[in-house]
Amino acid sequence: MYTIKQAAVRTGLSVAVIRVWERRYGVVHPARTAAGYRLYDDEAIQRLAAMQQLVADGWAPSQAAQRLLEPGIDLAALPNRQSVNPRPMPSLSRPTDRFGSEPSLTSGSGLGERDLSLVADLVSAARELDVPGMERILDECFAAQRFELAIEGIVSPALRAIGSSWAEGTIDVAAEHAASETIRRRLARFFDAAGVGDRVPSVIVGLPPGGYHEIGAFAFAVAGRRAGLDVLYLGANVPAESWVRTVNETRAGVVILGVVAPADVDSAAEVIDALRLIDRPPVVLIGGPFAADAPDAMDALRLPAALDAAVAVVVEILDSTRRPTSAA
Amino acid sequence: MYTIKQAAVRTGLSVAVIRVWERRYGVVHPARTAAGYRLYDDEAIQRLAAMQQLVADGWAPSQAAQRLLEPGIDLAALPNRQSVNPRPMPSLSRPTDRFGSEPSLTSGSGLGERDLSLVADLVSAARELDVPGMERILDECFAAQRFELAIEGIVSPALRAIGSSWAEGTIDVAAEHAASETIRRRLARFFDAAGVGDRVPSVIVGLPPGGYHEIGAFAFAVAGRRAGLDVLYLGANVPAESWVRTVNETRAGVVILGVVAPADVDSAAEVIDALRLIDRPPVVLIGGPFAADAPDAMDALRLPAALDAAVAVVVEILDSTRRPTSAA
DNA sequence: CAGGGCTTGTCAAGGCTTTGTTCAGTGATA
DNA sequence: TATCACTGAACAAAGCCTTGACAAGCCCTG
Repeated sequence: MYTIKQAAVRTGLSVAVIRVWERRYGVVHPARTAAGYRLYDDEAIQRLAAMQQLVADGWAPSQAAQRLLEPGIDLAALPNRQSVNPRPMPSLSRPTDRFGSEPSLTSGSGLGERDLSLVADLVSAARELDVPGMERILDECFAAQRFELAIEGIVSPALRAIGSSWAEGTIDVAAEHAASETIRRRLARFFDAAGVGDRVPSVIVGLPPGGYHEIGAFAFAVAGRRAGLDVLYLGANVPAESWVRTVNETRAGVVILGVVAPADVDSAAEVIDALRLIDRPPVVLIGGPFAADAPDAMDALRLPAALDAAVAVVVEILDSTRRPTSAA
Repeated sequence: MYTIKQAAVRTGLSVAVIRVWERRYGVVHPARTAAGYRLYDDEAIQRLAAMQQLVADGWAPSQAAQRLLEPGIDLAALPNRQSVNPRPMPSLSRPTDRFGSEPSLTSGSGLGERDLSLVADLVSAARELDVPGMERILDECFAAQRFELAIEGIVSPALRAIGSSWAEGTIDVAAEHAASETIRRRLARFFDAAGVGDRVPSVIVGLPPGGYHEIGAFAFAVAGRRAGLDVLYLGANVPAESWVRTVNETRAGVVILGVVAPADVDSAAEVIDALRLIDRPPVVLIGGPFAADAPDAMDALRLPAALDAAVAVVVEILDSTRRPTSAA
């Protein structure tokens, strides 16, 4: 049994609102202690959350309450709104040209001497669990060149080298983890530094259900932000329904799925199918090492492997959908 | 059998609170010496810890006590289960209710209005996928107080509330992910800012094999660093052999395992067993919501729930092992 | 387009309750 | 002797309760 304050925290409502909803609409009838304190059970919390959801969906509170008070209402069915307000929008003209489908995040060719030695340094620092050393090397990488180039030229190759060493058993899992963590932290720094304003996200980046290796997707999210895009980063393993709900709520125009493992191809397809059914479907792009494995039939564009190019593609798509003049 | 002082040290409660909880709620009935001194057994300590956990989770003390006094309560099963643990379960869109269900705030001793409203704000920003909003709230949190306090007072309760909202289906997985990501990024910032020198790590923090929810462990790593410890953070899902290898290579004196889900208890045990066989075995500590579930036989100390206290314990252990006067 | 009425979130006043802490005085322990 | 414990009482701060009022927003009507 929760006190009213806990109920407030859990629902995000204010204490006053909870009380007034009870007083005016009787949406909940919390038990009382001997001293008269309200005590909410789980069902009460759920009712409040449902009411809140209805109100957020545009129902007048009185109406929402009336709906909730109908007998035999299925509480569990309510709070998850699927499609929200069907706001009419300019037709989405989808660019049809295919972008080159490169193998992977990074080319892997044309690295300079210096870059190569930095990659090697990074790998050996990782192998020795030398996090401060890695930090120093990363400092050097990012000091010498733009984020995007450092990622493609050094960090990403190093990660790949570490990954395959791990597969061969020549590097320990712990070292691989520590390296990923360190790099992830560095990316987070850039993500924060690139902070854009308060606008509603127009691009959503994440991995399909079951997808777990998110560093590439995160790097892309950072690059997008740096280019001024309003990126919402969801991270690993996002179920299809969540993609749908998120797109519906944010009305984002572009969705980017990381396809980082063989299994991600199918789960990405599942997400794409689900997203196609939305009334205003977003443009879906896939990127990552296994994006090339996606069947051509799949209704998604493939991102170029190079970060800069990939970001450019997204920018262009957003531009063209924003002014619905003519695309492609 | 412990005196009240020892019980206080063990639980992190104050002596006065232990007495008053006994008097007012009857949560424990310690045996007495002939002279009337209280003597607590392990079960009593566990009850106190459970009560403390419930209160930290936001239950009003009276409610927490009532739960503890229900007949047939399983002590070991209690203090956990707020499960920030979104085990995706992709097909079932959402477990209907009938889940335990925990509240969320950390009252401890007097969470201000302000903190509580920040928790609520954080939760509702998360619910609305409003990452910039979350960032703003986090700014406020960390501006107003020390990192450790902000984590315990606001961030951690908010995460817990979001986790259980997820379990109830009143918040979307995507929102939960976006929130975790945002908080994780924030922690990374502090991790970087606390950068210690180049010394070899003396403390290794990570999750046992199969363990996935790392935010708590990461927060501890940050706190440790801030306290000047040389922490190596390994992250989630580290196999036992890797733990062994890492300890052997770094000769770290302390290993900290996050026990964040029921399954982590067993896998932590596995790691501990493996570490015991090293020629110079480290001190192993376990922390996290399910650490209390670990059998007493387990060869590991339990960290106090409070960040500051936990760090203090580690510092003390390092001090005492560095000058090998006497070991516990 | 103005004005009246209704809806709805917020706030304040005044008064209990809950809860962690403190104090005084006394006895036990090492 | 200094520290630790015990009891009971007393507090202060924070929670919570109810009632009533109010301002902003919305809708309808004239």
